[in-house]
Amino acid sequence: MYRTHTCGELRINDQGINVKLAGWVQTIRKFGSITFVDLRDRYGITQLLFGEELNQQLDENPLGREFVLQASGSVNERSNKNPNLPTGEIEIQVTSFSILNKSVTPPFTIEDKTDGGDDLRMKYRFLDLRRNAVKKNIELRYAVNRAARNYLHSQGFMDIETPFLIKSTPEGARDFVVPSRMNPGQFYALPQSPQTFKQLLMVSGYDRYYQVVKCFRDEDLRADRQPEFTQIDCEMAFVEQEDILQMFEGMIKHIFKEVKNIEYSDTIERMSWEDAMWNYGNDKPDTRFGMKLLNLKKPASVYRNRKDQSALIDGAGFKVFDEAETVLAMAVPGGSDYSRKQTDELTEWVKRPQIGMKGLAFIKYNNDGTYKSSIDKFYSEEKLKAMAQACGAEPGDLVLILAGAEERTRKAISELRLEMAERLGLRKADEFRLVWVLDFPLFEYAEEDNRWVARHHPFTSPKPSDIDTMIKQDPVISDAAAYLQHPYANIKANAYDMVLNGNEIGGGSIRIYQRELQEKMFAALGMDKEEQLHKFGFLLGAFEYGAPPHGGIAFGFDRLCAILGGSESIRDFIAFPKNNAGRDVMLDAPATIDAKQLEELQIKLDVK
RNA sequence: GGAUCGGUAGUUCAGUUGGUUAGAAUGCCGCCCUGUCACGGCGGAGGUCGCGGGUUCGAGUCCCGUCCGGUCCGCCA
Repeated sequence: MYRTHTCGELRINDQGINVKLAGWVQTIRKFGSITFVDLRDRYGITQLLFGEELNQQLDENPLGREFVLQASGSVNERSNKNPNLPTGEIEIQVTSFSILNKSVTPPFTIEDKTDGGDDLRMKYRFLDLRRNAVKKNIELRYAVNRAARNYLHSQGFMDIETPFLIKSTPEGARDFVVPSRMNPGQFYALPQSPQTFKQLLMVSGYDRYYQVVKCFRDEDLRADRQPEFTQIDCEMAFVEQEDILQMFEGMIKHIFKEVKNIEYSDTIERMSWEDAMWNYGNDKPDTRFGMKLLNLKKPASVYRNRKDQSALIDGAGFKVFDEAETVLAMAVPGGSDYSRKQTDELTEWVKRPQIGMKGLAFIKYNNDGTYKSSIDKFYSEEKLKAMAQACGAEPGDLVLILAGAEERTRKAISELRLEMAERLGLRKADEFRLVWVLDFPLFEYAEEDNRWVARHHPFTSPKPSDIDTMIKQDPVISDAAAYLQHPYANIKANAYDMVLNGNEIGGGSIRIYQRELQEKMFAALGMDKEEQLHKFGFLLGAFEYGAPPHGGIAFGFDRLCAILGGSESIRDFIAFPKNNAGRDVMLDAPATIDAKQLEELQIKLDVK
């Protein structure tokens, strides 16, 4: 037997018993003729005390950091206790020990605050994972996994595995492909999601399915994006949107309770996509704080029916605003005392290429009730006041205004809103605000191809009231500029996203389950009959054999864990992540393969 | 595909307008220390300044290229 206890469990009550522990040497503190060793395992740290009688044995078998050590002895009360350790009241008076394995000196310290940089930690990830800070994240991930599974199991969902080697049907992201040796010249694709399989399972009658499953997308990475990532993938039959929203509202609340011990008692806020875009400039609004947007210009786009505040700026002769497609404003709490230097710095911030605005206008609503603005040449104090008030500004606030092309400006002010909130400390990692975003447009117009693309995916059902429009309308757009006038631009999807603190953590839809509508959808996306049958013949066929109404949702598991753990980067929550070039720096993968392997696959390389 | 920041001791970093022998902390090694837990004290070893080219009397420092890493834009139904 290697051990009788773990390094995290012995307490003062265990005083006097004989124990055997095994673990890694965290630190050695030699103190004349006695030696203290902190022994670490997954469960904690226990101090070992080597007395004078073991000195000779220690000289012959010197210890080092990260040696694997087994030690036997009795549990003693410490004379100097350490209140920072759960085991800090006791120590093991070692009577015998054995070095189970040696270690070379690790390249960085195995401590909460390591001296290692990211690159090095990834290269020696197996050491990094020993650190408490990383271990806590991996444990949190397991807790989220467990909570989700327990909830779904309690609701009658079945975990059913679906294949990883499937057919390439790139509709959105690029597929990872795998060559087939037995079928030379042919390739499998790795799934971007088990989408069609879970729909087929609904046709098969497994009316509540889930899977915690790896998905693969061959696109460029970010701090919150990996080429292989994990989804909590769910699908239900005989449901409408409301059933799904309630079921998964229940799941996320269960996860909060189990993992964070947070009772999220409010009903999750619901917001239309249009409201999200209009008020936050973004389809995944961070609702932990206000700073809603004010639209100062009559919108020409899909928001054209919204009530704007154009009267406040029209006809004032300020060219920048008069000629802009969109003018958007927001009130930053407590910003009226911003200095010239600070407003200049904000202006530079929005002019960076990533934001790409030409400038920034502002109105200071001072505490004494006066207004000071970069545009007061053009607007009376009355109008500035009206603008500030329409933004909901209080005395002491700073109103920021951006003007320019619709899409870019909306995106820019949305980024600026998050940036200001960050600076004001309003994006607290321990505060959680959920929101359902509903009623997405079904289609988006892709200018480069002059065609419609599915905003969610091509299996998403339109709102029942829009089905007729969709079936009857010809999807062809004559003139690229006129797409907004096309009826498809107004069709809403039966789709929903769950947003947590400004991050999309889950998304799904009620699916199409009739062949005719699905064919129309494919056609709308520019797929002819032949291509439809080649790519999705199996699904269209299945719809003819009694497909039930169904819908589902998939949660981004890695991202959910990161947010619950209070981190921006999902890499900390994945045991063996890849870097931003898609490389595994520990394995040094991807790598070339043998000539023999290529020959078997009948593949000739033509690498530029 | 693009932008941007970084690469100097095992590690994390500093290194001034280009100028003598490239520093600190930590880690590592040795000696001392019976109550430490960020132990302490003394001493020591440790560098192709990512790589290649260029400018210069002289390059860690300036220029060009390249590789590696971080972040972002495009992309991610």
